[in-house]
Amino acid sequence: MDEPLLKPEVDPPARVWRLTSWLLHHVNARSNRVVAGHFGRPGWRMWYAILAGLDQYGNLSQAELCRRLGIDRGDAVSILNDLEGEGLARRLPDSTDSRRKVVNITAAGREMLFKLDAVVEAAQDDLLRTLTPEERGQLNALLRKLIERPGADSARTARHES
Amino acid sequence: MDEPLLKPEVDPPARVWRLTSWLLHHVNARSNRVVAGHFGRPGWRMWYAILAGLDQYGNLSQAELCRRLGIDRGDAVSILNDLEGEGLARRLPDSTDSRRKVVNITAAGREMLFKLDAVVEAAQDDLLRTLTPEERGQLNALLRKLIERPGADSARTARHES
DNA sequence: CCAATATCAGCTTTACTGATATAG
DNA sequence: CCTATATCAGTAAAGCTGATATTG
Repeated sequence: MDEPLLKPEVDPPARVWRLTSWLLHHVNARSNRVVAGHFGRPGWRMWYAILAGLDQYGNLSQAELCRRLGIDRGDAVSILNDLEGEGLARRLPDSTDSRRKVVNITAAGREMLFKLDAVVEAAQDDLLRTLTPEERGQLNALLRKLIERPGADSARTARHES
Repeated sequence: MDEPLLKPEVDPPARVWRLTSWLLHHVNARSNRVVAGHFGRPGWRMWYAILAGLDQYGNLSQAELCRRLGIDRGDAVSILNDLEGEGLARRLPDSTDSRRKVVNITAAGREMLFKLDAVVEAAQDDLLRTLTPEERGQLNALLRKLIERPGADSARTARHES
C-alpha cells in the first residue's frame, strides 16, 4: 500500500513528462491499484458507483440508473446480479411498466456502501498524501472544470462541497 | 472530437463527484479517446513512449528501455515488432552481451515521433480547452507532485520546463 | 410499426503472470 | 548454479457493440 508511484529506476522521457495525459494515466493507474488493494476484489468502481446512485436516487429503472451514472446497461446487468446475490440490492418489477425493473439498495447494501466510503476515502488519502489540503482542493476543482461542459449548471460545485 | 466529457443526461452521485479518483478516471478516459481518435489506431501510448525513449536515450537494450519507461518487457516485444516492421525502429545484436538486443530509432521513426508530437499536442489542447494556461500549469504541477516520490530529485521539474 | 427495456454473447485494449531457451 | 535477456502464451479487468425477446 506504500509502494512508490514510479519505481526508482523509471525515468520517463521529457516528451511524456510534459503531457497532462501521461501524468493522468499514471496517477489514475495508481489510484485504481490502491483502491483495489483496499477492497480486495475487482469491480469496486462499479459497485461503489451503483450503490452510491441507488442510495442517492433510489427506485430507478436499470436503464435510468445507468444513464445517470454514465455506465453501460449491459455491464450493469452482471454487477447487479452480484449485488443482488449478496443481498446488497434488490430488483423489483415496475408496476406501471413491465419492461422495467426498479432497483434499490438494501440495508446490507448501505452497510457495504459505508464500508466502501472508508475504503475509497483511505485510498484518496493515500494517493494525495503529498498534497496539502489546499492543493487537493485545487486539483479537484481543476479536474471538475475539465469534466463540466462549458455552459453546464456549475451550481453543483457549490452543492457538493468543494 | 468535440463530444462532451459527460453526456448531458449523466448526473454523478455526490459520493463519486467528491472523489479525485473518480474525476481522474473520467478525465483520463477522455484523454485516451481523444488521442486515439487523432492517431487512428490503438497502441499510440506505447508507440509514443517507446519512440520518445529511443529518441532521448537511444541504444539501450530492450530490458533497460522498458525499465526506464516503466513498461512490461513482454508487452514491448510485440510493439517493437510492429515498430520494426514499419521501419520506425531497429534491433541490433549487442556485441558485448549476446543476450541483449540494442534498440534504436530510425529516421522514419523520428518522423513518426514528430507526427505523434502533433497528435498528442492537439489532444492536450482539446482536453484542456476549458483551462487557462496558468491552470494547465497548475494541473501539471499537481499531478507531477503526485508522481514524484517525496525525496526524489525534484530538479527534473526545472529541467523539463514546467 | 417503432422505441425502450433487460439480458446475453462477443470483441478489443491494456495490463499482468508465468514459462522457456539462451547466454552471462 | 543462479541471474538476466528476449520471447511467447495465457489471463483478467474494463469498456464497447450488436443481437434478442418482451413490452410500451
